[in-house]
Amino acid sequence: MSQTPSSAPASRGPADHNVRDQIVEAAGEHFSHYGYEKTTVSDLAKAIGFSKAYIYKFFDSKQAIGEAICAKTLCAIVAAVEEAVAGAATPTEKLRRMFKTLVSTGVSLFFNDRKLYDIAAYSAGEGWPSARAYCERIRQILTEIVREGRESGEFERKTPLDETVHAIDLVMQPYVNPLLLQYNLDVAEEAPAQLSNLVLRSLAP
Amino acid sequence: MSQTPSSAPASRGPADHNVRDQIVEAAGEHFSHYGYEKTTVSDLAKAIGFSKAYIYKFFDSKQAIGEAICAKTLCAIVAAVEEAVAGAATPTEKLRRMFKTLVSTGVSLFFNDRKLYDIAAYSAGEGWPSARAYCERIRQILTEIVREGRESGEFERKTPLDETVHAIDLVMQPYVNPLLLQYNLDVAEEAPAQLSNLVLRSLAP
DNA sequence: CGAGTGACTATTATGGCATTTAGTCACCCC
DNA sequence: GGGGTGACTAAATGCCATAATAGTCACTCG
Repeated sequence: MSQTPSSAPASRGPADHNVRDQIVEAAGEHFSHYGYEKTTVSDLAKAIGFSKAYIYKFFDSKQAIGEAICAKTLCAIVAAVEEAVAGAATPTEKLRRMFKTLVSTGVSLFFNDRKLYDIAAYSAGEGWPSARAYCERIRQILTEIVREGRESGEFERKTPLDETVHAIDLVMQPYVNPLLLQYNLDVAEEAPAQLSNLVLRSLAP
Repeated sequence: MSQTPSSAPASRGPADHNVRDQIVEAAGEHFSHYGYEKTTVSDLAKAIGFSKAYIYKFFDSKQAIGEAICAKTLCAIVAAVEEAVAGAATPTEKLRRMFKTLVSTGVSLFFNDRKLYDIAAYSAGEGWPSARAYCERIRQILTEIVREGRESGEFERKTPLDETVHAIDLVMQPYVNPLLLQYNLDVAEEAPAQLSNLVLRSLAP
């Protein structure tokens, strides 16, 4: 609907700087408490004891700050998924845990940190780089699992890898993408198990 | 968000009556041209040459009229699907055509009759009976295909029928439900084929 | 020179008031 | 008596002036 920043990370000044971190921290708290819209850039400035103008030495726009927070939020989901996957023995189990953790973490974010969830959903809707990177990362994890399963002979190898991964990605998308997940909350409890089973059946050698 | 008519069709007076049909016809045209919100009940009354009050002898509310139009729209999709399925020889082919037709009809509605599409999406979001019935019907068609495939030995029979059908239904949902489909337009071209393949692999005996 | 800012503008949100609209009801009249 | 309606109300909606906000820039001061 509005301008789509195709890929620019939209940040300025030194990439690692004390003040930049302060801004991100303050933004994290304010966005989480009051939401993205109700937080003004002046609020953030006041919180860290600088002027609003100084914030713009570090970020291109308010949206850029939003993206930073969004990226942090989505990274937390990825981390949870990675941990769950790492703790599984077989590719089959990895896929199950991946799907389950993805959904439960997302749902939990929805109910426990709704304001941050809304930013993530908005970000997904607008195709912000943070959301794109997240989807891309999920897909990578999925690819790794499928590859491993193929190598160990647990999964079939006839279908081209790309095609397999892409199809599973399409199946997961409604639960990965925060914009879509919120419309699927009513089946979020059962979907991971049901769909994991279906996907695993399709992966049988 | 608002009141959810759990199952009442919300209509009054004689079920088949000339004037009722006139109302539905006028509503179809007006909603399609100007949209649901921009059409007033008085507009419809004027269009058929009666007073607004008389309309309420046939419909409980404006929403009830919306539901009638919505049901008509969704029935057209179902009809297209049924026709496509009927023209296929094998259950495999039926499933492919079902998915493909479902998506292409939905997408076509989105681009060619956006105003009616919006009503359908809203209806799905609010859980109107018309939308529920539509989803239920799609599920029935799917069940029939899977059952037939099992009987002919084309599909596996180990997994409980309900479970199989439910899982496939979950896969299709993002493309069946107008509320969700509009967020998946970017993959609507490829998804039916990719997902049909995945589902069929999962159905292999 | 570079960390930091007040003062400014163009755009966007807000809030309160006038208008519309959904829905009802008593009533008409063929 | 049943097909049909004008007049009415409460709630929703649109509208517009006003206030708030994102973002910039020339500037200061150490």
